[in-house]
Amino acid sequence: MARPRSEDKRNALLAAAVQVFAEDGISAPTARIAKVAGVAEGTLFTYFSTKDELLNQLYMEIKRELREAMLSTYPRAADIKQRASHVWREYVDWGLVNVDKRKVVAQLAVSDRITDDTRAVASAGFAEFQSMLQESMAKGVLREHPPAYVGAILVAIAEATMDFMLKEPAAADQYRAAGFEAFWRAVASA
Amino acid sequence: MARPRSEDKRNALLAAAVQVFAEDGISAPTARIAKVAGVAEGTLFTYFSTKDELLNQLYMEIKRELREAMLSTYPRAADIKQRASHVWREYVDWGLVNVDKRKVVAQLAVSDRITDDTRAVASAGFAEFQSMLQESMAKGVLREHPPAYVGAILVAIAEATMDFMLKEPAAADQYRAAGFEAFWRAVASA
Amino acid sequence: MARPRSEDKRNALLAAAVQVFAEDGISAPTARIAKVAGVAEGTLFTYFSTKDELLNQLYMEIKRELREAMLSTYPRAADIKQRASHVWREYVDWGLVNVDKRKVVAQLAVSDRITDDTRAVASAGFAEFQSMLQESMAKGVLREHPPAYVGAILVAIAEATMDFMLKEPAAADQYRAAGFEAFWRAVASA
Amino acid sequence: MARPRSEDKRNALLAAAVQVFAEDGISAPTARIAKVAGVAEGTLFTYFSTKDELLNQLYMEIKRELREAMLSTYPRAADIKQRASHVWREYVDWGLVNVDKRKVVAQLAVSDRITDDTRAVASAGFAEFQSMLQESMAKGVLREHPPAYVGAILVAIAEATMDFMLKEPAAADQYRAAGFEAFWRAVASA
DNA sequence: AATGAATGAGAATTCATTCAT
DNA sequence: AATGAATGAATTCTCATTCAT
Repeated sequence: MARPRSEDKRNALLAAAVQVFAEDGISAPTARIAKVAGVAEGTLFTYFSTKDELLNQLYMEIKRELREAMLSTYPRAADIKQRASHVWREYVDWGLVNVDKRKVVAQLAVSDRITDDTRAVASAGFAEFQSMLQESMAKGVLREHPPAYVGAILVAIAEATMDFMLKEPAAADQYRAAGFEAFWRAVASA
Repeated sequence: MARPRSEDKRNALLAAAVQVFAEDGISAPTARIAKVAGVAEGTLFTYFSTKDELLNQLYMEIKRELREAMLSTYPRAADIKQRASHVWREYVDWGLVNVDKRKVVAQLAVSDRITDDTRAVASAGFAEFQSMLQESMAKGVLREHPPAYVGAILVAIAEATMDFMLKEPAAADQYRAAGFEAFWRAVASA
Repeated sequence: MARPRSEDKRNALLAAAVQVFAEDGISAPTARIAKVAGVAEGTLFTYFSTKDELLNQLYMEIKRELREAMLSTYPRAADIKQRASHVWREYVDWGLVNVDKRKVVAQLAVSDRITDDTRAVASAGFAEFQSMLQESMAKGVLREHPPAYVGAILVAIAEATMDFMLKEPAAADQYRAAGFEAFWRAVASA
Repeated sequence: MARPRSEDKRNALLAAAVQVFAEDGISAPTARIAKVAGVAEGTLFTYFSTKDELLNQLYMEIKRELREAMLSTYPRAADIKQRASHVWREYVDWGLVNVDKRKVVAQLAVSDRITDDTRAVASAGFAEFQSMLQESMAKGVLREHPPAYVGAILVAIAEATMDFMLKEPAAADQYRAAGFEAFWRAVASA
């Protein structure tokens, strides 16, 4: 395992990977990524020992960034619906701004090149949100189901919602609001 | 006349593609598919001119089959919630039985090798279900949103639900029921 | 060796071969030829056992046709320069009319798929012209050289001449005349 | 800096291409060329992006070499016939020594894989010789024709002559001398 | 550590030829 | 005999990874 000297170069490679994978799918050649990052083909391999390593790191990195975004302004003291609404909004807005990253994660998520370990690490970061959601479900239909399931439903509805927001930007605000209402009724209603 | 092109062989190739792609991802080599289908490497190309063509045909075929499954016992006369429930159940159960096909569609859906045309044809088959769903939304939070959005939410929640049903088979029935309730509250509640 | 039933089909295949090879070179697939000829892919092989066989037959056929053209109106009784001039003109004009055949022969001639046997048979047909040429050389610089050499020079100059006639059609007549004069001086002058 | 691209390797590949193409025609596989050149199959493609590129480069290279040979000892000050004779001799002798290259150029010249650009570049190198030839024609039958035509006739007669020199090596000297005389009478006689 | 040339195992086609109909 | 699907060896080119500089 190499001890990369420059954090900048690593970031440049990850950013280039996002761009290239978004354009051409995760089967795009590493050489293209290196070129976009402005480094030599071989250099990529001192930062990521294999392409699969790059794929896995990239997956974790993007998930981490998403969590960061959701966390940055998280109103820990607010009431439950407000907190849920905050998470919803941060998630959806992050997805709209980071179209490429979202596209790439979608491909990585269904790829068998992402290991179970990576998936575990990536989802661990969202535990806090899930336990929050659990609270909200106390009286809902899903009260007996694991928090991860509610989290999955939030993500599922949010992803569907983003697709429509992107397709009809003029109605984006309505979609965002209606999507959250739908989610909230789904999981929290008495 | 020479040997006629065989529908059986075409089906064998599609079935082999499902198996191989489920195992190794859609980047698996065509040679493997031909071998599993029991035909020569070149034969695949008399049925599908390119690998992309195979991918697109496969996508449409699986979607068609799913629709077939949802349609076969569709209770046109039943009340709305029953019809929605029927669709839900057929969809979810099809996904549980056809694990490989579901896995492959998931990859195809995010791949840019599937053309817009193919996507259009594939989703056209579900128009009927969507208009049915629209009825159910008449009084819900989504009443002003397009039926396709409600369809997307159904699919989204169903997919999340299937994942948990497969992870915890013992609780499968509860998940299926709770998932539908969640969906119904999300879209139909007053 | 097959006993083809229809001479027509054989000719159609040879004509199609000329067209296809002229367009795409002699590496063009046999399937294309069959299609242009209006027969099935496999049928080609009842008329020509292999592609090489087709190539060789085609070479001989075209050479035969060229000889035919040169022979049809050959003025056996005329004086030597007139006979040589006749040969020249027939050759050059045949080449201008049969652009495709000329192009194909050019490729076949340098291909190692044409056997020595085929070459021998093809050139045998031109013996008469060569012995005629020999007469014309009696007093020329080439008087001690084999008639085949003079024949080769005629062909060489004629081919160069045709290229320019095709490039500058307006000057075609001058080229044809000047070319022959050049040839005649080359071989026949005292 | 990494290993620099090696001119030696490029030359080895071109030399190997000559050998392999002379043996088996220009349809010989690139893998054979790489092997003969002593490099990996993929390496060929770092020097020539496609097989067609190799073909075109090879064509230009051989033509350049031929011109070089004709130029190296070109007696600019000598009288016209001597200069023409020099060109003739250099050309013919180059062809006799470089049998393989001559064979390969013959195939390349009639192949449609050689682009018009390549042909233009390759023939540009011979402009000087052609303008020299033009002088020699001042009083000949071809005086009104373009110098390229005279050049083409020289080449045509020379090629025919080489064939006979190779077939009858014992008479090579006579052929070379007679061939030039024939050419000279063809184009320069009053 | 950085570079990019070198490597060689694939991968998707292609195509002459065979053979069931 | 005619048809065209079936065959599978062969071909060009790609690309992750290694390694000389």
